[in-house]
Amino acid sequence: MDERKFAVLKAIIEDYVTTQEPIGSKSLVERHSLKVSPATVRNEMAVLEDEGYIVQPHTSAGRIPTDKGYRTFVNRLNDVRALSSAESKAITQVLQGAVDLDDVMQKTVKLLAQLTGQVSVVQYPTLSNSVVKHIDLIAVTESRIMIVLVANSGRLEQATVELSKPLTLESLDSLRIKLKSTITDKKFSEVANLTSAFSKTANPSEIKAIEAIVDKVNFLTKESADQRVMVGGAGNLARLEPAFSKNLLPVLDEIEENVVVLKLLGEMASTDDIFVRIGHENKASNLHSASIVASGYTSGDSLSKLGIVGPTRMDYPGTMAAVGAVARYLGRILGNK
Amino acid sequence: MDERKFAVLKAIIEDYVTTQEPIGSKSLVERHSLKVSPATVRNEMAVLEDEGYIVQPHTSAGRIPTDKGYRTFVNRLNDVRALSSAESKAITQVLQGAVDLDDVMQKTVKLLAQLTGQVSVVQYPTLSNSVVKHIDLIAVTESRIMIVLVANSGRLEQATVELSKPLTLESLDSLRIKLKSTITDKKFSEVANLTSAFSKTANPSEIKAIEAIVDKVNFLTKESADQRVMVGGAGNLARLEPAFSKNLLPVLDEIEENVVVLKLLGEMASTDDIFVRIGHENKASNLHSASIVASGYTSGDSLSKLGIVGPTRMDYPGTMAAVGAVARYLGRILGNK
DNA sequence: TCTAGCACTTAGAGGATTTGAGTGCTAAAG
DNA sequence: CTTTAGCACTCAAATCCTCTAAGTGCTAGA
Repeated sequence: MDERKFAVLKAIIEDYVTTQEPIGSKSLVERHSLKVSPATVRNEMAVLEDEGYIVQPHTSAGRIPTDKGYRTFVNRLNDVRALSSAESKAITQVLQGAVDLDDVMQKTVKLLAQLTGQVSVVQYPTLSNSVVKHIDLIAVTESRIMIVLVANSGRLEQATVELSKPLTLESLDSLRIKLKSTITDKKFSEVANLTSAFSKTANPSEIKAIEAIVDKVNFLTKESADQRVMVGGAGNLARLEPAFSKNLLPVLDEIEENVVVLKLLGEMASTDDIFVRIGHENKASNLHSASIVASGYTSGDSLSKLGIVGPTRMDYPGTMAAVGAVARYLGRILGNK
Repeated sequence: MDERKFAVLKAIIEDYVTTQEPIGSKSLVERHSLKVSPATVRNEMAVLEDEGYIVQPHTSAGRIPTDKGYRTFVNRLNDVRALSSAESKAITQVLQGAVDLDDVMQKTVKLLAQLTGQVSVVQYPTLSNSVVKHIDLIAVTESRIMIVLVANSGRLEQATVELSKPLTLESLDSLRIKLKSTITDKKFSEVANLTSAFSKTANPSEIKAIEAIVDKVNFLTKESADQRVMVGGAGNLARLEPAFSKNLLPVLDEIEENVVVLKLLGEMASTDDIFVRIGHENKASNLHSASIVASGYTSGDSLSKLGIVGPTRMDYPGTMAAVGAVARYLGRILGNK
């Protein structure tokens, strides 16, 4: 695509994103300093339409960008816009103030929602490469054992087990010690193997209880246990066009189920580039009028994802910059400080 | 108010809630088996309007209920409707499946949102009366200490402390042991007092680090630390009338900040009755077109709150039943099983 | 290759008109 | 004294019509 055509496409997209109305040749020339006449622009637009970058909602209306139009626009944005210093200052300040992992996640998700004005999603740091830093068993009541497990990434997992028959404190102690020495500093993925023989050597009356506990520990360290995400800025939905929020509704329901999002994010970003899926590029048909901007972030040695969901008509440069910046800062806060 | 007037009011409310349109005398008589003519109903309506229970958006339109109308309606609902068996079965099933406290909360909030179709809010069990069941210090890295604190209610608090100068493992061990013996089985509210002298006896080079850790422990056990809530069903916002979601928007933003809600819930339910605030009964002017239905739930010996926020035009009987049932089941799951 | 000019299209704004649901009042019936 | 039938009146919203303005494509000249 030649330079001038792209300039026209770009101008159309920029105007459409702000005004949300079809853009005509005349107003385009006025607002942007294209140094040609409306007639020329019209010719270019006709070609762009033929090639599928823009469409007319009806004859006698201006043009609006198609998914393909947005896509080529985004592809040419190789240099991601830098955030304003006020913005990046805000990011650091907010994230610095967080006290624990949950807090960091919550602040991040909110930040992202505010910066972009969209619904934001942040995945908790994955723990597949995590190492057990600490494990403890706590008898909350006689028959109710709480398991606390800390990963080197700072992530903490907990679960409670309800025992049908209580364990003696001694047995619990010995199990704790055994667990501790066996799996501390081991990778999560190895835990299940290491603990498989545990119940064999036990006193028969306690086998069931021990098995229950070990099972839970294995569950906590299983890959699937890290499937947690946090969603924020759902209030932004109300700000968006009703048409869009209606489409997005089922998605949001599912988002709260944590399932869809993980798939979504999983498909995307495997490095820490910024990935964009526009409209029909999304497989889920609910999302055909939505775009996703996502990025990976690293904390320690694990790679997780974060991003936003919004209408295709969004400010891509700005959103991409925000997502990228937040991902970068988050990695810094979590991992390497 | 006499019996027939109330019947009319009730009919108006029920119809208005489902149709969302002003209700006229004729359609009222048709749909409900009031055994009088439209003209009679009209007379009753005129009186009800005089007394402020209903209003006409304009002459020649039907009537809609006022806050006062809803209020008297709700007041007369002394017997809260029972949930259908399918519903109560769903509640138990969903909540049974939860693995830890976070999970219970998440499931609860979602359940409430689905049952009522509104935005739901659940406060974590408060810990003011909680007792420290377990405390641990974990060195995630040399200078980064994670504090893990478990309450008898099953609630777990964590925080990390960044030390400017690392502690030796021995010092950390001794601090851990000291902390453990001092505050285990003590109430959260006493912790700050008990730990105040800790740094005095310490090796001068370590005072700072120890103070930082102790401070954090105190912070975790402070009253304000239990101010956590979980919000769900924000997607339902999109389902509601745009007018309403617009009004609610600022509230939702704040809800995500956890502040407003706590106040809101705090004002309400101090027992486990079901409380309803309708429209202008809410102090916050953002909420003048919203109603809140809330209830307390007990877990162990602490009382916390949960509820929903929606438009004044909502199905009060159904919503109240749902909120009540969820509160009851949640208490059962958390506390007494 | 660009641009000026022009005839053509059409969604949406604005205005007038109609419709219909709903009311209040009066007077008769129960 | 209460209820109801009848009727004139009101007014928001639906319908219809006209007109406008933004936009287009095409042609012919620069």
